[in-house]
Order: sequence, then C-alpha cells, then structure tokens
Amino acid sequence: MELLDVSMDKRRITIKDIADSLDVTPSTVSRALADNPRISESTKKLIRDKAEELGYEPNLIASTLRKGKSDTIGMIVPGINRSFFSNVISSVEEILNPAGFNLVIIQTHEKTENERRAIRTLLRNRVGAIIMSLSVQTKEYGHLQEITSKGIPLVQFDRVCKEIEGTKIVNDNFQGAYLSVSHLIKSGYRKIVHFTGALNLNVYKERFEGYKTALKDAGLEFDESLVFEYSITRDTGRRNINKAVAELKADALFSSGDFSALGAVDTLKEMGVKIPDDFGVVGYANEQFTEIMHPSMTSVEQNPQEMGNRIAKTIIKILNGEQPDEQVIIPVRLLIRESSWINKTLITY
Amino acid sequence: MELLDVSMDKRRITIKDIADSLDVTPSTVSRALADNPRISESTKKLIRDKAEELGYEPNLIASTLRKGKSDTIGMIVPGINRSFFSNVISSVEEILNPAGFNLVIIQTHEKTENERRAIRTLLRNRVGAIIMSLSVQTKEYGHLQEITSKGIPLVQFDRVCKEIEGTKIVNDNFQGAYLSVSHLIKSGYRKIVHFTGALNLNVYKERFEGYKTALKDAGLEFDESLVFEYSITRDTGRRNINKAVAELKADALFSSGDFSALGAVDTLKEMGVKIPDDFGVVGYANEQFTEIMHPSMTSVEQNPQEMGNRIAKTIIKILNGEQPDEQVIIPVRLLIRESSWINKTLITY
DNA sequence: TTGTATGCGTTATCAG
DNA sequence: CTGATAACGCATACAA
Repeated sequence: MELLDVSMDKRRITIKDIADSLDVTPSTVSRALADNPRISESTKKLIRDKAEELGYEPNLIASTLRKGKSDTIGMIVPGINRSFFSNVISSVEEILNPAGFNLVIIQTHEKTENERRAIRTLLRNRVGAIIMSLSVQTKEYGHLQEITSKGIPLVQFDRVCKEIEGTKIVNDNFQGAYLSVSHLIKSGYRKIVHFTGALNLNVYKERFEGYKTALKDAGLEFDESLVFEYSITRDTGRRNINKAVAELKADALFSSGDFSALGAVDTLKEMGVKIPDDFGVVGYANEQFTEIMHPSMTSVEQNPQEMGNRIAKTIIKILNGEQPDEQVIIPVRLLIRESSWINKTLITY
Repeated sequence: MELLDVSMDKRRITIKDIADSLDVTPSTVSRALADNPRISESTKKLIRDKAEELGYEPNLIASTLRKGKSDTIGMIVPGINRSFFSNVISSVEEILNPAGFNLVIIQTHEKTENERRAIRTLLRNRVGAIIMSLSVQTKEYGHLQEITSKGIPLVQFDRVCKEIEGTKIVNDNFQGAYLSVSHLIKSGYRKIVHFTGALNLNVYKERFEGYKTALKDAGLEFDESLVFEYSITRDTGRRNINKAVAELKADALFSSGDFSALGAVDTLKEMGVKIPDDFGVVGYANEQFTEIMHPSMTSVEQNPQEMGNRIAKTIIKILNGEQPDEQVIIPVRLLIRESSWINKTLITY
C-alpha cells in the first residue's frame, strides 16, 4: 500500500517560487506576468509557462496593498429579491466584468444600520468604488459623506441623496407618476388614492409630486386624506385600501409600489369590488407578478437594464480619470394592462 | 474670504499616525485596537479615542495579507433573481454578518465560464471560504477541485457535485417529486407529463427519480415520451405542453420548475383547457407568483431559510476547526393550491 | 533587458 | 505592560 505524500503542504505559490525555479528575480516575474514591454518575449513565455505549471494564482490582496487601489467595486442595494434591483445588478455586471472589474454585492434589507456596516466593510477592504441605492430607513447621510471624504468614487442610483457629491443616476419618477395618474383620469376614474413610501426618499417624493401635478392639470382637486404614507408592503396595501373604498369612496389607486397595489387587489377581490370596472389600479416597478396575476396589473416599467449600463459606464469613466455626468435621468414607460382599462390590449405611453 | 485648507490630503489614517500622535509604537496601537489583554485599559481608551478622533479605518487588506486569512466569505449562485437563491442568501447573511464575517455574492447566470471566473476571483482575493451552487451548464468539476486543493473550505448547496469533498447541503428533491406526483395521482390524474432540467444536475435527476418511483408505487407505468428534458423556462414550458396535450393526451404536469409550469398554464389557457378540472399542474420552488396567479399553482416549497442557516453554521464550524457534517438533507413541503385540486383550500403534506 | 532595494499597513515574535 | 523588528506578496523607482 502506498503512502500518501504528506509532505505536500498547501502553501500557495508566489512570484518568488517562480523566480527561484527559473533563476530570475521576483521583479522580472512580476513584470513578465504584467506583460511589461521591458521584458523579452522569450522570458515572458518561460515565466508564464512556469506559472501555469506551478498553478500560480496572483495574490490580489498583496497587489492591492502595494498599488493602493483595487479593481473590486462594491454595490450596496436595499434587497436583491426585487426585480428592479436584481436586474440593475445583472446589467452592471455585464459591463464591469468583461472590463476586468469584480463586483461584490451587499444588501441592507432597508436598514440604515446595515447600510453603515456595508460601507464600513467596503471602505476597510479598500474597494475601488462604491455604487449604492439608499435604504428606506436612511434619513441621515454622514456615512455617505465618509465615502467621498476618503476619496472613494461614489455613484448613487435610484434612491439617492442629492446633497452628497458624485454622480446620481435616477429614474424619471415624476413622469412615471404623472403618466399613471393621467391615464387613470382619462380612463374615467376620479377619486384616486395614492400609496406612498416614506417621503424622505426622493423616489417617493417625486412620484407624489407627479400625482399631485397630474390631478391639478386635469382640474381635479388634491385631497390629503387620499394619501397613505408608509404604505408600500402587501400587508399595508391590504389594510389601507379598505378605508379608502368604504369611507372615502375612492374609485382608483395609484400605488408607488407593486406589492402594496397587490395587497389592495387582494382586499378589493374579497370585498367584491370589480377591477377595472368599479376600481382602477396602477402599481409601480413592473414586478414579475404584475403581468401574471389576474387581472394583470398596470404598472410603471423602469429601465433597469439602461440604468445598469449608465452606472457601469460612469464607474469606468471615473476610474479612467474622466469627468462623469453629475446627474442622469432614465425615462420610464407606463405598461397599461387589465387593472386600469376596459380594453384589454397592452398600450404603452 | 477664507481660503480652503488645500493641505488636507486624502491619505488614509494608519496605525502609525495614531502611534505618532500619542507617542507610543505601532505595535501598542495594533494590540490596543485588537483588545489584547496585555495592554492596560487606560492606554486602550486613549488609543481608541484617538482612532475615533482621526477617523481611522483599519486596512483589512494589509491585515489579511499579514494574517494570511480573511473573514470574507464568497458565495457563488446561478442567479439572485430567483426566490430560492435570494432567500438562501439572506438567511446566510443573517447569521454570518453578526458573527463578524462579510459575505460577497457573485452570480454565474448559469454559465460554467462565469463560474470559473468567480472562483478565480475569490481565490485570488484569498477569501476565507466559498459557498456555492452549480450552474446548469457545468458538467466538469476541475474548478471546484482547485478550491479544495488550495485548502479553502468549500460548502456546496442545492446543486452539488457529490465527487468533490466537503459539506453538501441539499433539498430532499426525491421526496418533493414523490409527494407531488403521488398527490396528482390521488387527485385522479393518470397521464402525468414531467418537465425536467438538464439531468446532469443532481436536483433534476433526483426529482426525476421521485417522479418515476411515485408512478411505480401507484401501479402506473412509466412512459418515456412524457418526459421533456431541458424544459425549465417559461418559453419551453409554453411549447412543450402543446405536444403533451394534443398528441399524448396527458392530463397533468409535474414540472421541476415553476417557470416552465407557468408557461404550460399560459398555453393551456389559450387552448381552453380547464385547470384543474381537465388538467392538473404542480410546479417546483414556490416562486412568489405561484400563489398570486390564477388559478394559484401547487408547488414544492423548499426551505431556503433553513438551508441558509445550515450553510452559515457549517461555515462557522469549519472556520473554528470543528468537523462539519458531510451531508445535510433539508425536508420540503408540498403546497397544494388550486391548480391541482378541486377543493380549493390549502393543504400541506 | 534584467536586477536591487524599498515600502504598502498590519501583526507576530522576541525582547525588555 | 510596551517596544523593536521582521515578514506577508507584490510592484515600482532607480541602477546597471
């Protein structure tokens, strides 16, 4: 019976190992592997082959420490289980990976405390840049300030703090809301409830503005009692719509989120209210289920693909020392489905 | 008008800066910040305060290089936009973060090439451990071998390669399939189609086995022509069900994925086939939409929460030098909904 | 074209 | 209890 070779230890191969086995110096190896033109092609080949043979893996930790810069980009999002964020992430990866950057993703689950922790982690790991979208809970921005004050490039997207310097890439929330509410009005609905998230967040504030302006432009008066704040979960949607219909005699809903709109639909069905005949519903974000549910739900489609593109390109620009845009606004589309329109064909504004 | 302090450069504060400003040595500062018992409480406080005052952030890159070990854990998944994976991730975070580890997530989008890249990235960044679930495309496992041969702890979950050493945490796929098919049979369906993913993946193979065994135990014969491989997208589901119903006179579907089951429902509705009266449908994974769609869809609920728990605990065990389990099997539940049962109440097996 | 020397920021070992 | 020194692996300024 053969003995196992216990002398094989797991110490990783380094540049020095390659240098020793080839009787050159570590600097030569380092340069060869970096494809430095000052090294002859012949020794480059020699070194690359030996590196391959020994199973060498560069130690990016050492390299980052030495260079003072890393090609890892940190991305902080509220949650990866929402189609918008998950699609933005994929789109960012699509550009950043081929360009030689690595993306690491951290979620905050909408908690400011987690957001702070995430930033701390990324700063301590000396990432090359940070991409982020604020959590609902965040009302104070000292931790964002830390990023820029340490000289780390910051790109904010979707949920942003305008007061912090750096590029902000946002959706046209005002337009999304304006289109939605105008559409409801054109469809004949008159008493339109609005579900909104915490109004400290730009996205909800802007959608709220769009809602108000659309009412005004149509000559309808704004009624404060029709607005429900902190109402973006399925559960709050379920509860709040009850009051809206029973007491306030509302005949439509524009919700700043699909989940709360879904909750409203749950309750409306239970109450026997007919959608869209008696009540119109428009959600926001075009979650996967909006198209699948019955009746299918009208919703505002943001453009996560395009947003991811712009984010990635901005990052590359910054890291190349070029001046990026201060603000980018991505257009949205209203996808009209069964929940807000008697004619069941899909129209796009 | 005051001048801006342009002398303020953005060099990061280091341990040495703290040491100098307090007239102690870097070693003392390092120990104090690490809460080493050999340092007096008084100087600890002094040092901590100064660190705070100067806005010191430890350089984890340097620390990792020196210690040779990092407390960053890498997690590789096929995609974050599926409820199962996204829930597992959240659950892992819930345990690993409070324990002082950082999780970085990389998606492969089901491509072996991306999987290789992901592993390379993590190895080069010297992560402390790797958690992973295979991509559909992967049929060769040399890159997994690299992880273990470099001495990095590896925990595989859900889609695993049994031949690679290390803990494997899997769902009870056989049981999920067996319950599903038995339920369909008990409900009176007889000719049951099976949609499966690539059979090189353990998950699909095991579900296929469960399907066959359930048929056999019920005294029904297995018919090869009722099985459709590479059929787990909505689109393939749409196409394949057509043949199954029109030519093969099938009266039910057990699909290894919810998306393909959804596609089947799309087509069945178009064909005017009544669900569940004329045709029964059971999906797999309990995607969000299964409960929302109409009719709601029976599906196998895996337990991502529990799986995440076990993964995280295994990681901690390994990093503490304890011996982890070689294999863990997580039970599943069948959620019976409208698509497979005339009685529309929710039953759980 | 290659080698020599040095330092990135931290921590561990050995002294005192 | 604290200090001096070296080393982790790599990349670069400077020399040859």
